[in-house]
Amino acid sequence: MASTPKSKPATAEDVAELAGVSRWTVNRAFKKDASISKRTLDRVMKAAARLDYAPDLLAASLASDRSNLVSLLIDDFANPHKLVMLEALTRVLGAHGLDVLLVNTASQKDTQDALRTARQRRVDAAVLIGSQLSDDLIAQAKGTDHIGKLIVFARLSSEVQAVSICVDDRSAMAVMTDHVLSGGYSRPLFLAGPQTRSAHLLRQQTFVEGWQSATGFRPEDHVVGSYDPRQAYRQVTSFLKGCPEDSWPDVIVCENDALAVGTIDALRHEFGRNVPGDLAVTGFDDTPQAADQSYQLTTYRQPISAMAEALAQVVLGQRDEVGLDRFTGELVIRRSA
Amino acid sequence: MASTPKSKPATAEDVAELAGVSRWTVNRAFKKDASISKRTLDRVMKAAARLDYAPDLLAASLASDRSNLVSLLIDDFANPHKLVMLEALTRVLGAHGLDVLLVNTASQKDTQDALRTARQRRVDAAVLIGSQLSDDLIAQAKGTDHIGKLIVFARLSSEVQAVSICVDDRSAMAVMTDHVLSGGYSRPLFLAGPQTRSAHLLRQQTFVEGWQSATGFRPEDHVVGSYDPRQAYRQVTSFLKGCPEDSWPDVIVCENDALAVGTIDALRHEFGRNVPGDLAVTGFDDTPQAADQSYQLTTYRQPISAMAEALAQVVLGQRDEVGLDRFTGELVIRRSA
DNA sequence: CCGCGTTGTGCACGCGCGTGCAATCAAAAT
DNA sequence: ATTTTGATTGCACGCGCGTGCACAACGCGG
Repeated sequence: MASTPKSKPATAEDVAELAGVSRWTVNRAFKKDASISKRTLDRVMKAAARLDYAPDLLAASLASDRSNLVSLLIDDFANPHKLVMLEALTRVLGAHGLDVLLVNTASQKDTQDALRTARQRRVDAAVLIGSQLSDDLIAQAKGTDHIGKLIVFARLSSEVQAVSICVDDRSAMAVMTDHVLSGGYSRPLFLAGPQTRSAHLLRQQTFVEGWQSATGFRPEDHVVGSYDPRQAYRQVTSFLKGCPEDSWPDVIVCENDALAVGTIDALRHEFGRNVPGDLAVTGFDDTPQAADQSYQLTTYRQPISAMAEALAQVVLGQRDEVGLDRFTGELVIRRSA
Repeated sequence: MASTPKSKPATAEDVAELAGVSRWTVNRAFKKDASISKRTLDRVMKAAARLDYAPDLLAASLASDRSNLVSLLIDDFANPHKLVMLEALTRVLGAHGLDVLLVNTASQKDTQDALRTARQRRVDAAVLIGSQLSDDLIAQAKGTDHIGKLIVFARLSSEVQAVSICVDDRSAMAVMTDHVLSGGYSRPLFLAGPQTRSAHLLRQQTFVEGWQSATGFRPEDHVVGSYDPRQAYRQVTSFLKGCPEDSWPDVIVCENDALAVGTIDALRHEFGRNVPGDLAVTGFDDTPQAADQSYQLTTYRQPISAMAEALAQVVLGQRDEVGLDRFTGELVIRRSA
């Protein structure tokens, strides 16, 4: 109310009049595949510039059934890795002309609400990046709603109805297992995240079975309720307090860096142990923090940008919607293990 | 293409027919202030449920000029505090029925592009949370575009044309200065972030002037190029390497936690110093990490949720768009200073 | 039983642009 | 010079819903 008069934005109609062409020619001038003569295109663009015109994406979406909008559903803001993903996703999708709708599905009563909103906004795709997703939910979502595409990102879903873009947990964890095995440890502990009913258990399963088949011993495991370094800190602390000294692990393989960072902090500050001096720890994701001098975490780097790129292609329909797209990252060996 | 036939979503028209009323009555049933008899409302809702109908927000926005969309422009994903902000903003805005468009303005050629897109999507407001914003840019944006509202969040802008929701840096840093003064330090260093032309210098200025007027000495300062712990680590390292041992600071007051965390790491791992044993360090923001045992950072907590709430109210027009809304947080005293 | 104030309900018109095809025009072919 | 072809341009119709107002239905007291 306090600022300039602010005339209404110009419409294609206005530009058309100024340029002496029809409205449709104006709109066509703004599509890249347009079939327009250079001369009129110039004239239109000049007029558009004068009126500060830009096509209305709402109207365009309404008319065309393509919104160039992707909604991202996240329920886990405690894991710092999410920020890395958000950066990559907004950057890559943005480069492809896709805008991102960010929805916090932790506070939303229900992920269902978020999906409904997504549908109401006619998003081209809904991307699930949460950690609390059950396959039930995904199946239900896919069945109930009329969302263009349902994609599970950075997480495997056994639900065939949804596309899933993620690393190949099995091969990744196999590499990690080999590395840990070659470290000469004898009492591993696998630290897992929230146990949803999904195939996210693959990392755990791969490690446990790999270790068992190599050594004959089945590693122990422990579960942490969320991918939150601070919660990992607390739960690891109380778990280890309940362990007799002589049955302590000598290497803790964590499902991801969030858990690993919390674990290392707990080992240091609650038990005075050194990593890797007393215990080794491994992570997964290669969060920026993992490279810090304080952690120097041996971890597995997911090719987030490439995965985001694949996501963009799926959304744009340039890539087959195979049910599953598995990526291979690389083991990053640092000092922690 | 692989899934269910997926009939087109139902429209208000369909529901109207099924319920035996007019289309307008149906749409009215979905507005909360509607003037509808309980009986028909029930009938409409029942029909809507059967058809799995939900109002189309695109069409609604197009017709009403209100999109209930807010776009967030961020150019700085290295600062972990951004994740905290994103969580709060999506949660609070979502609770008010506002959806969030997240735009990465670092990769976008230009923040201008993002603002244009925002206009094209008819967002109700564009919120700037970047760190590279110059006031020029803000002014230019406000002048050029027809964006509903332009709001600078968690950052002061001297640009009167934009609303700014942030903490009162002056009073906050005054409290911090008092705390540091009472610690008995004698050689403070202020570590500042990117020097945009904006009023973000307030923290630095407040500390420097406060210290000077209390002790007669003017503290030194040093600038870090971005709010990235890792960059802070590097720059602090090279800065201190160039300092003669006897002129080292005994307390480093950082503009925010991102810088403080990097600083502490550098002190420990590059110079083998203890914090707070050898040097004290303070931050600003109270990032989750600040509470970790590894840092125990004395910092200043911004009331992010309250600020997000204020933002929602401004967007919804329930609060005057005063040019400036200053919040007061609280000093969080931990071990680092 | 009538008039009047409340609700409730229906409707014409418009929001700005996309789709598909018909009309037009320029340039190349005969 | 006339035809043919391909590149341009124009247009009717629709996308699904909001606004503002006119009209119908309901309740009340006199």
